[in-house]
Amino acid sequence: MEAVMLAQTQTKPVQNPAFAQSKRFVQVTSGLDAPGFTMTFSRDEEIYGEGEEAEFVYTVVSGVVRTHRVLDDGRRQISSFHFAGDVFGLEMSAEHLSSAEAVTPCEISLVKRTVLDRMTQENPGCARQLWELASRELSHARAHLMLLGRKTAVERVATFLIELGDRDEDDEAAVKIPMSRTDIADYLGLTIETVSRTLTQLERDGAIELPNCRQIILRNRAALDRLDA
Amino acid sequence: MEAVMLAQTQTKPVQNPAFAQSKRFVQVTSGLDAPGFTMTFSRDEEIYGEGEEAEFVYTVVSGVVRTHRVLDDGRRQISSFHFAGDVFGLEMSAEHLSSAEAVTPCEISLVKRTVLDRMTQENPGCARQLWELASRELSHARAHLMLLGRKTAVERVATFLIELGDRDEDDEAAVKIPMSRTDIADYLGLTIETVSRTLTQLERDGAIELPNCRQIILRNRAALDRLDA
DNA sequence: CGTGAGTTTGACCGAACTCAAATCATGTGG
DNA sequence: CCACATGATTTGAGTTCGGTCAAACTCACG
Repeated sequence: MEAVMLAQTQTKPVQNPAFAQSKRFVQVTSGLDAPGFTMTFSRDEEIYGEGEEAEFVYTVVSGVVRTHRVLDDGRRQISSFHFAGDVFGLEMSAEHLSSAEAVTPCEISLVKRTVLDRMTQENPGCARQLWELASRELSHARAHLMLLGRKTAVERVATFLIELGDRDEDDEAAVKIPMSRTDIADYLGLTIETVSRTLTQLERDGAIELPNCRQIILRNRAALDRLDA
Repeated sequence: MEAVMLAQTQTKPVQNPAFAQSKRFVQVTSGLDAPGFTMTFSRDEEIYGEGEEAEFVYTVVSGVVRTHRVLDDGRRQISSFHFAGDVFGLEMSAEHLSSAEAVTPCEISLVKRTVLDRMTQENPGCARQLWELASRELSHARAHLMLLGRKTAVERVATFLIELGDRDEDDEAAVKIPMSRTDIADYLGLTIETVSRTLTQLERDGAIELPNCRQIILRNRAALDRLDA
């Protein structure tokens, strides 16, 4: 779905001859429409670390990825979760400014930054697309700032559930929760206990239902929207 | 200082003939090296509002600007302060996703987005520069996420003071605080009372000195760095 | 001077955190 | 297929940091 959006915003299908030529040699084409290859990562495996050289740009083919930063004493803040089609790890700086790990087993497509750099020089639309990606992330980060700085625990959890629900492609009654309570807590700037308590509170209030801890039914979407503020 | 960095990252001084020609007609050239004009804003005046059409891109010539979002009930989160040389209001979307206001009286340079769009098509380096700007903002937002999600009040205030100190060009002993306590609070996700109390606590601890509320002397920079985590 | 906005300080409160125990889930070997 | 072990989640009890409400203070400006 994100991949579709990217394709739409792409000015033209990239007529770099080197690209067309290499197409048959690469294992896969990423959401970036650039030659690359794929890798698989198992649960909790590191994809790249903060401070490492930003050699590649990544696209989620399947699975879920988290990007985060940690303080010396272990406090962790997850800045975002990335789902199928999402691009991540795209940095302007030479080094990655956050770490990325697999939340679930996942398949990731990698594109060399040098390849991307060359493409941007030849195709102005490509540079624009990169700008668009950075922009989208910035927009998400801004929304997240409001959540972390000003929202209460219930509001944070409600916002999170709506966000997840919107991304869940197969819109069954139940939203699948791919990440642990710890991940949710570190994303929302709360503790696992508060996340858990808030979820059961929302269940008592009839807003959601918790068949098991990895599946949530949004029973009263309006109530959640009200909390989303 | 930010303007200098922009100039450095610029591939070439833009040889768009329309630009060279129009140069003498415009009142000023912004940090974006594009034809534009300047406007002045008085204290607390709105520069643009959330949801308004993003017709211009802005550069601070002098003064300080804040960008923020508000919830229906008035809770406000300031995402960043912009100082001389900083570009702001650069959106990918058709509308601004936050509001911008003058913290102090300021002089702002405006460039039409359509002009910028044309330039990016003709000059790949320009698109890259825009990407770089978005990237820089993203990087700041990420750091701010960690602050809002995981840091204590003292840590937030210490981080803020260091940030301000680093930006204050004339490095006198005293850091000038251009914004009100309310602005600081809404930037750090705290209340004005907590900001105030934390500052006096830091003073008692000998880390800083408060000659008056708009001027702070960093007496023990190491202690602040330790808190910056 | 007097006024009023902005800031500081104080007393109290409460939402979220901490520590700890109970419960649930998941995978493993018998 | 079940019993157990291990980790994840939930629940409980008590604490704390930062918020709220209110009063005092500062200072710039008329």
